Amino acid sequence: MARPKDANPERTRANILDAAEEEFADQGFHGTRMVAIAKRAGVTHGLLHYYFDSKDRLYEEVVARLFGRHQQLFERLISEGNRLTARDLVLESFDLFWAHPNQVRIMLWEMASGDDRVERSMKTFYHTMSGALTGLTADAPSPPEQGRDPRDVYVSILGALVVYFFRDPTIKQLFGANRFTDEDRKRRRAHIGALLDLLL
Amino acid sequence: MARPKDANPERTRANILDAAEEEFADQGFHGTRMVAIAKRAGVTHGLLHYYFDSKDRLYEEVVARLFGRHQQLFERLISEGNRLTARDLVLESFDLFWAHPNQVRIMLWEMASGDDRVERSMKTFYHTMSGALTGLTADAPSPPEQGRDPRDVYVSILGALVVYFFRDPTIKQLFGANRFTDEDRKRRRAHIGALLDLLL
DNA sequence: CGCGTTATTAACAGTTCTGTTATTAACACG
DNA sequence: CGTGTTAATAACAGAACTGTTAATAACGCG
Repeated sequence: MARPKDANPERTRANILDAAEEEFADQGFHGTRMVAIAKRAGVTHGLLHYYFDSKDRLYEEVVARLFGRHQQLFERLISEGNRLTARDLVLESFDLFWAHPNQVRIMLWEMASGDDRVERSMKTFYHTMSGALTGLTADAPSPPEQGRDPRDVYVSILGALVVYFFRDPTIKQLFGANRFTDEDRKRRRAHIGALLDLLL
Repeated sequence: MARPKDANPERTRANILDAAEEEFADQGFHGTRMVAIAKRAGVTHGLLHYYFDSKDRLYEEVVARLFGRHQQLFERLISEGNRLTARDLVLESFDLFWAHPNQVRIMLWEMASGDDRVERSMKTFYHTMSGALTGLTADAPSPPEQGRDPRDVYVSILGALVVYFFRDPTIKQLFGANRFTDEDRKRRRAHIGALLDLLL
């Protein structure tokens, strides 16, 4: 077998990216094996190097695709004219995370490691996030009351946003087999909304 | 060089465990190299296999030591007679995390991966956590108001507990170079306390 | 139709890691 | 003193993983 009849490079490329995204989200950068990606994409691992040079570059492209989506969202929200509130930013980000949980899961790996392998790809994302952060800070009363430092508020909200996507045994146990139904989405979203009411 | 004059196996063993803990917390299981641990501990990597059989077993011992501390804390809290409230559990856990941030960081890697490499070691920990969880659930009003499902409350509090230890660029940026001074501890602890007041 | 190009494979090369073994210096104890 | 044990090293063996290359089947096009 060499070039098959129904060759479709666009499709193959996308298949590889999808497979890679899944594996990286599951196992982290060092935990994923190129052959595992190839197997999942239904190709041999040589092809991964044909399309994407190295493991590092493949990872970068996966991350760029995920964070690109997030950046587009931010741009859309801003271009809609009305001032971007911290509340909008948080809830819209939640929706995007829900639609693309692999992004959160890859973020979790990055946050655990703290190295800047992908800081370039994430830079724009972090930039927007920080921008909105300023808004968040501005919304808070000053001087901060006991236990209401806006930076702490930010950290806790970030936690509320991402921890639900953790693969944690206690969380699994609490919510049962599948915690990603549409009903779950509504409930969790409402909870984050309530938390924002309490904290902002 | 072979056996040095001041040979002290207990000490060497502890040094290796310390070095391993640090490396695993930093790089995750797949990211750490045995030679890196050896170098940090000031020995050759052959010795790691002399004391601990394999990388997996070394990891297990690191995890066991960390979670053993947490279990001891829980036992102490329970044996003190008074009913273990969710509030105590959370704040005491926070103090322990602060004292041993590597535990949180290793937990973060495990939560990201979701595989059960160490589920055995963590089982007792998770068991106690779930026990207290019941208490937390009992404290909540029923039927739950909008956005106050006790399971969601648990997830958000877990987030507030652990996310501060993330190596996240936005968090770094907010708090500056070192966010682990004693003053920081007090402030963050007060914030978590305030959050508990709001949510429980 | 012939020829260059593209998508793909299979096999291989090189590197990097884990784990093993032979060797050795100090110690313990008869 | 001498012999067995222990703590440590250095060098090596083997496995696992990434990346490369030669071959090749289909396609596009003059």
